[in-house]
Amino acid sequence: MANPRPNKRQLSEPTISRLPVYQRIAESWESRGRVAIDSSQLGELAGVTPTTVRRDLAALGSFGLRGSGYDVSTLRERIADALGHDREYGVVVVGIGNLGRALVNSSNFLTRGANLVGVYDKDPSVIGTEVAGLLVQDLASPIVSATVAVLCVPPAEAQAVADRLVEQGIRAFLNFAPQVIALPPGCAVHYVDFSIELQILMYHVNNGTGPLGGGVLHSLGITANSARRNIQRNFEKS
Amino acid sequence: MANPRPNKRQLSEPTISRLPVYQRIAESWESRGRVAIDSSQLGELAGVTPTTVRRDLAALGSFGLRGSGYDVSTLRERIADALGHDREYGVVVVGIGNLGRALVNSSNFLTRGANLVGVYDKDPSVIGTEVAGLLVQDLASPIVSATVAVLCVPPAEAQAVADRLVEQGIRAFLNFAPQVIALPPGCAVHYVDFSIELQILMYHVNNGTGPLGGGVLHSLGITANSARRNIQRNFEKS
DNA sequence: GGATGTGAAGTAGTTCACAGCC
DNA sequence: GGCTGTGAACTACTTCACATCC
Repeated sequence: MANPRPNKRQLSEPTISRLPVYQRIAESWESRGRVAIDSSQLGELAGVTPTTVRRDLAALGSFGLRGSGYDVSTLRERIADALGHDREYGVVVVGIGNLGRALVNSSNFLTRGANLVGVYDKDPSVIGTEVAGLLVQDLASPIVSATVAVLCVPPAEAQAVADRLVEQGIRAFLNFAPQVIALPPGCAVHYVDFSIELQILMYHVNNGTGPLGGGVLHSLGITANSARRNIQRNFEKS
Repeated sequence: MANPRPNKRQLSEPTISRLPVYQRIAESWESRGRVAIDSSQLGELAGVTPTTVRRDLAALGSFGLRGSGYDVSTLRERIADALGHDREYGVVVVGIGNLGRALVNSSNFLTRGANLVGVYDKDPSVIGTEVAGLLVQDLASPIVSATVAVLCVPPAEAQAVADRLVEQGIRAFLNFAPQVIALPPGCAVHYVDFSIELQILMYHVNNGTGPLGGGVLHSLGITANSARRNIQRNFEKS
């Protein structure tokens, strides 16, 4: 496991999930030659309140300029530093079906230090084929050293595959299988479950209509209230 | 917009995201002939505490049997009812690249009332081809009536595409583009952002090691603390 | 002036602990 | 006896409001 950074304060989970959003905005402004952005602008583009933006960024140390906002390149650097973007790390993808193949070929997936270092499957007809420049290896063979495993296997196999990967030294998992997995202490998992996302959306479509016509849903730390407020602000303008 | 259900209490967002997990477990137990499940068992399988399970289920009305737990088929029915699984609804997928194609062909995606009713792209070389039994339509043509749109377009186009779909009557979005979108009141959006998920995982790998070896990450309403507790419980047994 | 950064207040969600019921 | 359902306590996060600083 990589050695932890020194004395960084622990960031809250919602804050962590919003930082990458701010960072993309900072990069976009930087590339368009803008020098500074303030918390209202950043909040509007990120779908959160200005106060939330300021709290999030204050947790990275005070680098805002009172009166004018945040310098976009400092902003980008601070977030990159907080998220460890200077560090390269290896990713293996296990289960090379439609989804696994789409992920490794997606330009939105492996960014900011993530390097694809191995692709695995158990199907003999897939093993040995090439995806994203790598040959698919037999899942039964030793797993290359990596930091994160992306699981795209059928749900019934997810636990067994995870167990084996933990044995082989993997400690972080991005699990696309619709299946909760148990891991020993020291391991981390995030779930991406398409069907559940649709079900949550449909709950709100069926139930969500309040007096003013319903809510915008949270995700990525963007809460219903903060997002709704921003959205309404947008549309009042037009 | 579909007429809202009558007098259902509003469920909290974390509860909503956990219900589908409980439901899958209920179905699995039912299919294996088990009659009842208690909050500890359900919590262990879902990665949350028994108290959280009881609070979540109590919000659906009291149907547990004191002394023996929850009847699995009642459990399944109550959750299906709360989530509106008796209602069929239409889904359109916009942007038929690798990801869009993988999604519509995935058995994990369109479940529980979701019906694929249209697939759209703007690329002439894709329009007219067949995916998942449907012909890809020109995004510029009228959009078929549907409840949810799945956005798999490049981030730079996401806002414009969403605007157009809102115009065409769509009110709920599952957005796979790494781009926050603004929507008018009454609309709902959920974001699925693979790159952000990896970044969050890496934050924890780099910083997460506490005295006992770090944390399990939240997602789907499974919090670090509750999951860690359950995970440790699992491993103490072995 | 105009924006940040932050105590204080407010709100939401989780966990404790136990009364109530099967 | 055992497990649910829930008031009360606690914890986490957001929002308000304003002192602070460029």
